[in-house]
Amino acid sequence: MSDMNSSASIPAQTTPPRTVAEATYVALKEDILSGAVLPGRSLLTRELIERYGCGISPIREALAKLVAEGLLEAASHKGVRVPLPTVEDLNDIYRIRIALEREALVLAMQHGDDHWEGQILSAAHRLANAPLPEDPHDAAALRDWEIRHRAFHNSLISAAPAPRLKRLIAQMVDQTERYRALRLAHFGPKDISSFIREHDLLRDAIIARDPRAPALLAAHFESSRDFVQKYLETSQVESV
Amino acid sequence: MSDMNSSASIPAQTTPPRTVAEATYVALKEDILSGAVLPGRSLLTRELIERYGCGISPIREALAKLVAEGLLEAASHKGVRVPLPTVEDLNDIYRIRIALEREALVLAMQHGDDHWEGQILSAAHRLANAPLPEDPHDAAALRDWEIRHRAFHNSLISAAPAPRLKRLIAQMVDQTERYRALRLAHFGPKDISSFIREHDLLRDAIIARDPRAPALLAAHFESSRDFVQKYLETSQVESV
DNA sequence: CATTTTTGGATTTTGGAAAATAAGTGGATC
DNA sequence: GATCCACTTATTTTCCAAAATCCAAAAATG
Repeated sequence: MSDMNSSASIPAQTTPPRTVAEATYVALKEDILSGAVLPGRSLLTRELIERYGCGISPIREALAKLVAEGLLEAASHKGVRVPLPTVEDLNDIYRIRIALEREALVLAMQHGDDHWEGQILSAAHRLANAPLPEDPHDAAALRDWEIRHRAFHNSLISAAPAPRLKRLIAQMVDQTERYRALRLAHFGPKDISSFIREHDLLRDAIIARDPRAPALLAAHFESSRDFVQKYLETSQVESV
Repeated sequence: MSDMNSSASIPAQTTPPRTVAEATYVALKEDILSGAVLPGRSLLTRELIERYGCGISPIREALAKLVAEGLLEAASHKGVRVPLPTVEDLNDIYRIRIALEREALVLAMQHGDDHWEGQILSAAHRLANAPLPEDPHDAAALRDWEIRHRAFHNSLISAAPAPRLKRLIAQMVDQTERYRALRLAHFGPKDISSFIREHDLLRDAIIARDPRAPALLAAHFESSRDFVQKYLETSQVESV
């Protein structure tokens, strides 16, 4: 009982959790992605029970799922913890994401109809209308932009008839989210305009079925990766 | 207590399970891949407890892990089941596997040293020395060949410094294993010689750092996929 | 003094019983 | 005869306490 939807509620349009384990999974995942639980620190079962107001079983189930997704790492009899962000891990994750999204985009461009094109145009419009604010500390505005950014990228591959591929991509998007704070904190006006230009090119190339679109998408992710990498190398580990 | 290693014990060279949940996970996974638990039929907790001789908690943990990996599908409050094999699913899985393995091979060819090349030559030799027997019903021989085949493909990408990528590939290999029976049952002499030729070409191209090697690997998987697809379309669902 | 063994407490892991949900059954009503 | 509802049964999900395991510090040994 008590507040199940304490910190989550970001996509909000998904189906409501039907079990305590599901609700715990969603809440815990959001806490990991938002940085509420620190990397490196091991999660104590006792504290988790208290924090999410449920018994051991749902906690255990949620943890098992997150470990399988790679958002947590587990050592036998030694609990679980959020993996520390490293340059190697960042590259590993982006490499997977790029390979999969490129594949999905090719598929979507083959199968997408005008309804799909409409979704892309709509998402692109909504993204353009919520530009990143001047103040990089306006958390609410940054969060809103992130949601629209995610919706835009999601629309690009939505027409791909490949449920497993899309599920895997969603997992990789979650993984890159772990570096969200690092990315948003250093966004400057130049980066914004550069991103906007890339998004526009991408949108037009995809709708025109330009065969260079997949390469454009890959380049877009690579520049995003490089941006994070630059600040990850300097700041390095900030917690324990 | 009782027989923990009832049906599993195939790779055998991995670290021994340190908890009951791990052992159950390994055993259940092997039973899924070998077809001992039929697709479409839902797994009853009660039977699982009896079959694997443990309590509810380890069973639940193993199931959660397998669901997250995509080897089982779950509906809330309605149990879990092995997904039915379909052409769409086969294509979805192979598409992912091809994209990821190609990426891994590129990496391995960049980073691999002569030790890596030695591993490939060794695995290729062991594969060539265990040709598929004439009799397609010799289960032991087929199984042995499968293990060596898997070891060969594993050696190709072993030099890639990308743990997450390799873990994901391992998952996709498991997924394709679900169609193992279908594949092995229809192997004929022509298919064998064709496969041997492809393996040889692949081995040589990779060690020579031929930039066409990744495309060769992709083509190899595509022909493997097409082979399974041909018989999947005709036989369709064999169980319930 | 360095090294190993023991011990105590903290934590994870496990089994079983209770609660919650879904599915099935039979009978009454229209 | 078909439809709906209360009731029973089957199954999943959850809580909780006992067992197994790990870690670190104290004690013992060489």
